Amino acid sequence: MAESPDIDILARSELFRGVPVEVLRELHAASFRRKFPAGETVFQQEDAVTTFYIVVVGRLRVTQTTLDGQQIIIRYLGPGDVVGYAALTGGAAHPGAVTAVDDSHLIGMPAAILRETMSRHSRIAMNAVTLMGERYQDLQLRLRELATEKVERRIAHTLLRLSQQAGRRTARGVEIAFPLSRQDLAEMTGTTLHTVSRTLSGWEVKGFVDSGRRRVIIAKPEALAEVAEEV
Amino acid sequence: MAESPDIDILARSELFRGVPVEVLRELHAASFRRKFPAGETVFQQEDAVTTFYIVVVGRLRVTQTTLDGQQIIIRYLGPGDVVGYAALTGGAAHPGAVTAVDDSHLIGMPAAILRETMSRHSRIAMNAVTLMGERYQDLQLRLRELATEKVERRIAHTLLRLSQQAGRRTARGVEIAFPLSRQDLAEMTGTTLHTVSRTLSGWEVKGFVDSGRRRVIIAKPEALAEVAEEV
DNA sequence: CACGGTCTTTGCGCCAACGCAATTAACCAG
DNA sequence: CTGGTTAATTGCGTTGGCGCAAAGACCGTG
Repeated sequence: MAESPDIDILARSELFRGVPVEVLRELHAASFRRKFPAGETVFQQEDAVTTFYIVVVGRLRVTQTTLDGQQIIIRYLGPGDVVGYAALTGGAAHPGAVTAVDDSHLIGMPAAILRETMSRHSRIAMNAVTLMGERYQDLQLRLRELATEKVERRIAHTLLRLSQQAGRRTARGVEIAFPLSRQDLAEMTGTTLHTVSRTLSGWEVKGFVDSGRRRVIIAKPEALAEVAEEV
Repeated sequence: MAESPDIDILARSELFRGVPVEVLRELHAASFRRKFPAGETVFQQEDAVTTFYIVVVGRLRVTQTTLDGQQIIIRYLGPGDVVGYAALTGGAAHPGAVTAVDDSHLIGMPAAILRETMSRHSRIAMNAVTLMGERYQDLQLRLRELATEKVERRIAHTLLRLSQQAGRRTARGVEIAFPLSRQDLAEMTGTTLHTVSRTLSGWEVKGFVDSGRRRVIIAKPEALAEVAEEV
């Protein structure tokens, strides 16, 4: 109880849920804190996997870039999330880049120590399997959306999903609580910033959303849900 | 060595690699064999997770279907692959359906026993994490392709990938060793069977491929690779 | 070997979304 | 307050790929 606050944070993360305190203490002893101001990069695509992080506060973006510079956003990470899942799977290089989009605090530790601890305490490994399963399902869903839905619906789905994981109630509706540009939305939905801009403008007129520079407020979630689900 | 052949098969699968023989024997005791003729379904989407399988021989297709009947193919499974990863992650329902596309033999066992054994032997859990990580990366790649590439390149990439995992050298080129219709390719690449048909016809003329009813032979893999990579 | 079902091919018209370009708006630093 | 930078909007022409439809090829079966 009167434990270091970092141990509490670890204990509440999905990866370390249900893990005995003494094991957490052990991990904590090897860990450190690190701040990443908005815009700073945690690691680049193809970087060697040396360190593993858990988000304490803030928001980060995972991207993947092609040889010819095209970029897509794989997902956003928030408090409690694992940063650099390759450290879990034993991968040698990071398959994507991670950048802070808001000032963030992370708890870090050497990847080797995590792997070693995980192999001695199957509860961590079991949690890791569950966690990877959830992320896998997320991607399945997005793949299906991308393959079968038109742009407008994809944007609606994406906004609703973001509002689930980072929504903040305000007087004008649910606000996505981190900077989110048209370009970002385009990279999440497989379209261009132009099309996103046009779509949001359309919704703005209808009063569904209230958006500005790197900011989106969903005024009528129900209306957006209807766009997302209509046949 | 003079072990049951099924134990050998388990030992060679990615999930059970490096697991002590006595553990495999234990699992084997709870397992059974089952045949699925081509076309038969192993489980449906949303089915409760009760049984877990490893492919011995054959080929199966994992699909996901939307409410309005749109379908996409998530992946194909072959010898050594895990069928029903939800049994690993502890999921309650299968997120996709699995159907045999060729006559297949599977080794099955109760999901609960697998989970229990996995939690006692972290090597299995570690393997499961690695395995899920690989599948996750596959999806990341496909998501990126779908989001950034034109149809022709996506089809080329898909065929090349299929030839990696199920290619068979023949006099006329590398043949995809299981029935694969235009519709199937469309569901893998997020397009329509019409567009796939037109694309293959085009390649046929150029001599890149040699395709027929539910059959594709890649005559010039290098040419296809060029289509896939050209800027 | 003829029949019905399942795939595949191909023509044609159409439109959602892209790509380009130019303008306007918002933010920041000094 | 000003100048510079980054983000957003919007108009316009183009087009890749969809959707529909009809015909042809292939296959298993009785």
